[in-house]
Amino acid sequence: MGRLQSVRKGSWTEEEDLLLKKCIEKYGEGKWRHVPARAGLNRCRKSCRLRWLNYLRPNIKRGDFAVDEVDLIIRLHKLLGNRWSLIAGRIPGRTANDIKNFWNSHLSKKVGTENVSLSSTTKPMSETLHPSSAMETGGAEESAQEEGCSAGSHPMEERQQGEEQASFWKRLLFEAGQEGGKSSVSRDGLSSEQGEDDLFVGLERFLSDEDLWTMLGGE
DNA sequence: AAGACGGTCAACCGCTCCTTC
DNA sequence: CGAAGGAGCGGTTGACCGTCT
Repeated sequence: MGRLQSVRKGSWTEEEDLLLKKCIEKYGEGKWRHVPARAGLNRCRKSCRLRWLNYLRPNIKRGDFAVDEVDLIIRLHKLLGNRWSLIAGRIPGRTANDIKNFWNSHLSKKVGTENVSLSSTTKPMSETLHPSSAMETGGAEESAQEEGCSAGSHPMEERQQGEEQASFWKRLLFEAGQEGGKSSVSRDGLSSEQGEDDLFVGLERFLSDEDLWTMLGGE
């Protein structure tokens, strides 16, 4: 105790935003532990990170969600549950917090009334859920080359990660297909009846982000 | 015109997972 | 192999704004 440096809380001022922005521009994302000191901010690292991620980061889309974005969110939520960061990773320019807020204030009611099978969302807790959260959090769309991208980025490891990722999604989709039964995934020809091969094909498209929309049944 | 109520958004807190030593 | 520290995520809360009575 004793030397609690009374870290500032509450809303951010323009000045603080500017300091943080300059700091990130200079040192890059990551290493949040050092950011407050580097930026000369009297904020905790969490606060800095959140502010950057949700507000200051370039390419952040603000304002209303487009119809297709909403649809995508609903589908992804059906598939992933409350994994906001994963969902955000699939919607360029949107942050997990944004999506979460939007869901809680708009969609939860809407979807809740339209179909109540939301509770059956898959939650692969025990799985190694690291389909690189870093990547999912939007890093994929942007400069995923942030220095602190969990260090290990050797080609070999990447491949291995990719495989793990694949099995993760594979499983996820499989479970979703089974549990939900009527989930949009299975609707698009990826039903569990088709076997894992087909599933895998869909999965690869999912991972490559090419036709996610199609895969989710958006045509 | 004033007050009450509801909705939205930004930020904080605690927990869990991952990485490093 | 186990422990400690750091980073990230999801849930929750509080403040602000707009609408209705």
